[in-house]
Amino acid sequence: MHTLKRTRTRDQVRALIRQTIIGGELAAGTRLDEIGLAAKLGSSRTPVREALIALEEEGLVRSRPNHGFLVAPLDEQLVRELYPILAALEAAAVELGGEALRAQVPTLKDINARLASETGRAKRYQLDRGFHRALTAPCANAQLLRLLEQHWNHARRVDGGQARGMANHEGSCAEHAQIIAVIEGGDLTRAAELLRKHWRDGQKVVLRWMETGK
Amino acid sequence: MHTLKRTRTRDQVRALIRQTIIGGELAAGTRLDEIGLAAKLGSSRTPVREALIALEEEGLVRSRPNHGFLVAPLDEQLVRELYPILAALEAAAVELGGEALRAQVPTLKDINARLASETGRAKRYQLDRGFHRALTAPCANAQLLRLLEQHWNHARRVDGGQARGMANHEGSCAEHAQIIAVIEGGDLTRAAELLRKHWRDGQKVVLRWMETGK
DNA sequence: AATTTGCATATTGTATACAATATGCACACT
DNA sequence: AGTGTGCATATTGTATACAATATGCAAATT
Repeated sequence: MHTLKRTRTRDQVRALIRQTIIGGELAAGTRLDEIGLAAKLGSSRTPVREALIALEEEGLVRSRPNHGFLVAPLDEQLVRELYPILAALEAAAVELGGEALRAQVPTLKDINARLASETGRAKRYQLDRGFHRALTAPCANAQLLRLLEQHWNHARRVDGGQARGMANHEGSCAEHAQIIAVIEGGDLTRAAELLRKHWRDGQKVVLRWMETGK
Repeated sequence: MHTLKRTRTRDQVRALIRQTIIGGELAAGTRLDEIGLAAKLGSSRTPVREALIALEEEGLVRSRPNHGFLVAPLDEQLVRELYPILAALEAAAVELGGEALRAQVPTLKDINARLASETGRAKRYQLDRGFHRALTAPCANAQLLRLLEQHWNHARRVDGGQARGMANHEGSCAEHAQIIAVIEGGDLTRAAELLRKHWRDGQKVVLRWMETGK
């Protein structure tokens, strides 16, 4: 019996490119040259191409026939479309959380406390994502959680760890605290409502930042 | 200037396999042999393989390293996970529809009337899908609509045009009518709520059908 | 000078070749 | 007979080859 699962280079390449795009090292619109990537990664074109096809479905990459791949653009339309989706999915996850979500309250409080006192950009982002993971994990809907991870990635690209984490830090933490309190009280419907508002606020911050630069 | 966009065989292969799976011609769990498919479709393995990779992201196909692809299984867990996602996404689309959704009321009434008097299985399915398309199109969120199309496809696989279309036809149409009335009245929040219930009911019908066979 | 045309180059799309792994059956063994 | 082993075959994973298309620059034309 082999518990050691073999790993496809296509999957490794995919994870690598994904992280590079999400991390912002590859700017939106950058051309993704198969030959160049293959050379840089020490593989042939095939796994690179396959990874790019998967990443396109994930929304991080786009392609035009005979023109190849490029990093998916980040424009206002994406922001307008993305946040309502996140709001809907995460609100649903919270409502499905049930009693298991109430059990998360201590964890949520802990994460939010650390987030409130954190000043580093990257750390804040990690804690914020941890908060939302803790909020949604109890729903036990693997498909939903997968969609959420994907869309959190898009959100991360959009605000680059800047807007939500820095521009409205206290406000965001306050909203988190409010959500926690409502969950503790057992009103998941209300918690979902507040969460939708949380994402609407996040969208506002990002849009303002995109338009005015601050 | 060329308005004629070239078509990749990978995209054609993908669309073909997708339809075959959704239509139920390829049963869940069926092995998808690259060489066999390529031969049947008159291409080489490469476009087939690329199509399968994309379809895996779409959720219609699964793969295990060194074991190849198979049609994604249909089990109770999928049903339990899928319907809440559909409910959340579609409810969000309705709430985002705004005034444009009210303008759809005549169309919705027309579709629902035809659906109510239709007896054919396939026709019913098409009309039902048209109803939900008309309900969500006004939201003008391309990403959201894309997700909805994908998940409607999964739902189609799950009930095979059987459960929702046949087992609870009058009930379903009545719920549609109720939703239309509430939209006409302008209360989109309530409409979204009813729609979530509509999908919960749909889930119940499918689960009962899966367990008891009727 | 600006624009267009044509060619050389580069890149994508598909097919095939090769390597690594899995599958299945025949045979040996208990 | 049942179980396990080993080899032949088949299939996946990756690399490369070839064909079709796009790109970019230089020269010619207005």
